[in-house]
Amino acid sequence: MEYNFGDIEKKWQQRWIAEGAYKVSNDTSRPKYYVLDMFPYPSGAGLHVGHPLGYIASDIFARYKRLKGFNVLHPMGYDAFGLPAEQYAIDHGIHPAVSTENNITNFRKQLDNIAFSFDWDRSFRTSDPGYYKWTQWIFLQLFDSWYDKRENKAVPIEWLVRIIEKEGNAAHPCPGDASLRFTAAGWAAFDDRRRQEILMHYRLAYCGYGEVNWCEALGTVLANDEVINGVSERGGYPVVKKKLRQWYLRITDYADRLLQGLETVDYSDAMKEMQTNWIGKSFGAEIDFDIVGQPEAGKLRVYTTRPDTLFGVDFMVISPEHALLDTVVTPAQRAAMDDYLTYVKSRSERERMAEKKITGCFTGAYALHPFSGLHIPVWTSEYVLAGYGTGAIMAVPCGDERDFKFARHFDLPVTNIIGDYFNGVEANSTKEAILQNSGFLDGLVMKDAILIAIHHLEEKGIGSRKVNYRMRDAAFSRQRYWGEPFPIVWKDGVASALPETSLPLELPHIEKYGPGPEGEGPLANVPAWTARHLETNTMPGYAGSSWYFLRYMDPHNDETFCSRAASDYWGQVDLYIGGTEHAVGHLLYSRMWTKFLFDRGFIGHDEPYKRLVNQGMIQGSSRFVYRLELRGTGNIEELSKRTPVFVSAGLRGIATNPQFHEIVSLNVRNIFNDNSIELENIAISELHIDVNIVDGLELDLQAFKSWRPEYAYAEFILEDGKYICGAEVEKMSKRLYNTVNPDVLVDKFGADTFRMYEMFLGPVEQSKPWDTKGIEGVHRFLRKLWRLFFDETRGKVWKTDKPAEPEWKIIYRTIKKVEDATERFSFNTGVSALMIGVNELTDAKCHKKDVLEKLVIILTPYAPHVAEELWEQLGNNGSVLNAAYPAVEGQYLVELAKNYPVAINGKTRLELNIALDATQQQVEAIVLADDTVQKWLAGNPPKKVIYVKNKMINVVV
RNA sequence: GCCCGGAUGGCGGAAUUGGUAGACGCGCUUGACUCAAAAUCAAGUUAUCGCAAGGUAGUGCAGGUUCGAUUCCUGUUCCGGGCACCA
Repeated sequence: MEYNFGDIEKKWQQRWIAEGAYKVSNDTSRPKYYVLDMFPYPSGAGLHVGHPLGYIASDIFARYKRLKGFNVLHPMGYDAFGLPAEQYAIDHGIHPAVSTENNITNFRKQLDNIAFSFDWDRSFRTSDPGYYKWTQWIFLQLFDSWYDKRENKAVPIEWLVRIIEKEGNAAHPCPGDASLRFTAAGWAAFDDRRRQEILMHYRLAYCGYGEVNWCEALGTVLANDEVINGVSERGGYPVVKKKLRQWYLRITDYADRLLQGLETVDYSDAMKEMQTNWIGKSFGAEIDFDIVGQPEAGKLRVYTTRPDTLFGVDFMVISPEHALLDTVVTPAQRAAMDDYLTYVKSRSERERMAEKKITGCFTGAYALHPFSGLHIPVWTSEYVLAGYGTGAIMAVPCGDERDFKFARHFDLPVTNIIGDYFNGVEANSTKEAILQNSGFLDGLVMKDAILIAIHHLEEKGIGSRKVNYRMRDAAFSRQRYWGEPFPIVWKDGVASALPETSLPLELPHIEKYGPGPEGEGPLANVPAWTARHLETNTMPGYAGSSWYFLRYMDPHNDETFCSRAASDYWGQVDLYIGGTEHAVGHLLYSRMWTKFLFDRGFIGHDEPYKRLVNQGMIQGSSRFVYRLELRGTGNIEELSKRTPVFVSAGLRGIATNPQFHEIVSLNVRNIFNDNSIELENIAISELHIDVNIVDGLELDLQAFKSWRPEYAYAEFILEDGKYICGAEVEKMSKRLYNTVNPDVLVDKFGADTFRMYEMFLGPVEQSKPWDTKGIEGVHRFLRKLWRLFFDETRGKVWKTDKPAEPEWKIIYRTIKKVEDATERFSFNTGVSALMIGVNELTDAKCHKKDVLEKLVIILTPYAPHVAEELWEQLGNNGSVLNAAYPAVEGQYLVELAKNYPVAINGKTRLELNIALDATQQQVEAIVLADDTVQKWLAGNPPKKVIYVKNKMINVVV
């Protein structure tokens, strides 16, 4: 009886489905465990071997937890809204719903092939109206909420209305417009439209004006990455900045809590670091400067993290978009300024980032230094960003590299306030210098001067302490079709929520995907839509993925997005697995939504993921062939077009190498059967070829000839009778012909082998190139395991005899190692431990049921099919999926003695078997009595004998 | 430029708290079985000197701490990833 993985896997996959083996109930009497994968966007390319890596790891852990007695939630769904499907629709005229459906069917087939323990009854797509009904509902809750900074949580907007009706907004400054101040009487005097406008500035989901890239020729808005050097990527048409109405999420209100929350979760340091950097919290001060001779202009407010450098200010820089710019620019500078602003507008974001030119223009105005009284020139430059801080800075060229370069470029004087720390050729951002030329700060160390400077500013009423964040509010609308419609109606410029009872607001079917007349989304072209004055933007891709982990808990609920009972039971995702590419996008948004839903009392926890594991990327290992570009006598050039000649990697030398020339000439004459051929200038071109027609590095010549018609008559110059390909590690991509389809491997070796091999490749978190070569070793292991139960000639070989002590020892040692490895997420060593166990049982000729049964259970998470089959063959009723993980019986792991490594001066020289309970004296006596030790001592007494129990012995000579 | 990872045989990797470096697997070599091949089994496989016993070197590089360092510290090189005018 052979290990026939094909039949076994088919049989059990069918039976598991028939028996609903992976169905999960909200059985609150059992301890829960929630294992989640980042759900995929169903792209048209299908899965390659890199995709299932994380899924296999999470599946192993989910199955392991199940055997350990947990009620395990391990769901899967699809992040089905998104741009690629719409782009595909524009190019191919296939509706996104149709292509998405096809892609999902394909994904599902590929996933089923690998036999994941997903409960498909809980599955959904973000594009299902039954799902996005609740995405829209949560959006409405965001729209209906504001962030009360005093309570430090989101609360209903009605509460704000009640407060400001009574006391105005003095206690709750407006997050969207800090200058907005009004009393209760003021509020009462506003008309409804003005009130709604003000409330919009408070809402957590709000509508405002933002700049987008508008391409007139294409009649569409473009994303930043679709604009290259100020022109459209497609067609090279000019792109201009245009202000458009956009929806935003006020994620900045959660900035601090998103930072603090990181301390309570188990993410990698790298991940925490990325999120921390993205949030970019910085501490500093805002300082107001008067404009000399222009009291009507008001104050110029700057943000700085270094108020200690206040006396080193040599000029001010405001962003080209700054509101004050137009007011302060002097008539003499007007023309120059207009030219400069035209130039700035012509530069796209991308261009600005790509080439950092030093540009700027003097406004003609001067700011008054509040302490020194000096007049400081006010400039504008694109290096100061409108969106950060106040959009204006005080430039301290001796301490800031950018300011210094700017000063150099425009020949502005540089004041040195840091003495020897400044060398005159580059800025020094030290905080250690003792301040000079700094008025009342003279003699202070800079880092101590920061607080003193702020204190003086506050005393004078011209500045205050200020915390800033790099993170901006998240743009939440897209001028696209394939996304969730906003449940918002516009009337006289006022947005209001659709009633909950009208949800879901379904996406209408359309045939054309072009933008609306004003650059709105395609929905603006649907008369039935615009007649109702519905919002024409749709939500971005991350809307549906910001809360999907909650829906799995209660996927069929029509009354609410997820019942409180379900979310209280399942709680946080215990283990979340996915790639690092979502580090700041999805992860931050879903953390914010969770905190929001917690604030509003819809769920009981405020961090979605307890533990996050990032699987590494599987890189492609590309293969190359080397084609000769033949020139020479006769019509060799023509001949080699029909009959391309390829040279094996080891032979390809520098074309000028005489030996190489000789070998090639010889071969070419042979190939074309013409001894008169003389070659010149042999050039070589390197070509990517399909990795699937290469075995390791050896090219399958027949497969290559039939790969492409133009290679049908290819000829090869071989080394050792083989054609060896070149290899390089690159990104796995269809374009580079280095993708490997899991289906092919599953077909050839079975899903169990494939699962174990992916894990055996190395640590889950680590990126590594794919190499199919070692998969046979894992397959061999499963066959070897099979032979513990069945023999090809004798059939069944397993017996019901009672195992002997050494056999128990092997299995319990194995159980311990596999369990530890699985707990540590070290699946590669888990596979290794299973291999060692099988090797040892084979060597011990152990075929005893009591031992093998335990082996089968611990194998189940890794290779479920073969485990289930053997479980049944051993005569068990019921599925191994529901077996209990065997407990380690400690008495079998206790050893009485150990082979101690004995080192002389730290270098291991011999091994001695010594009882584990030996004392220092006993050990010394045994060690010193040994001949080898005596040899090394050479008659001298040892300086010291170090004895670490159960570890080693070291003799210092 | 800044921040974060990483570097171990021909290859993927192991070594959980400072305690036998190279587990497990691939590949390779030799042998058994076979007409032959595949499969399987057995032995070997860090380098180097040696018939062997055994010696010497060895975890990117240079130092340090320690009885003892892949592991800790300092410096440095290379590779991967993230951020990038954030005042």
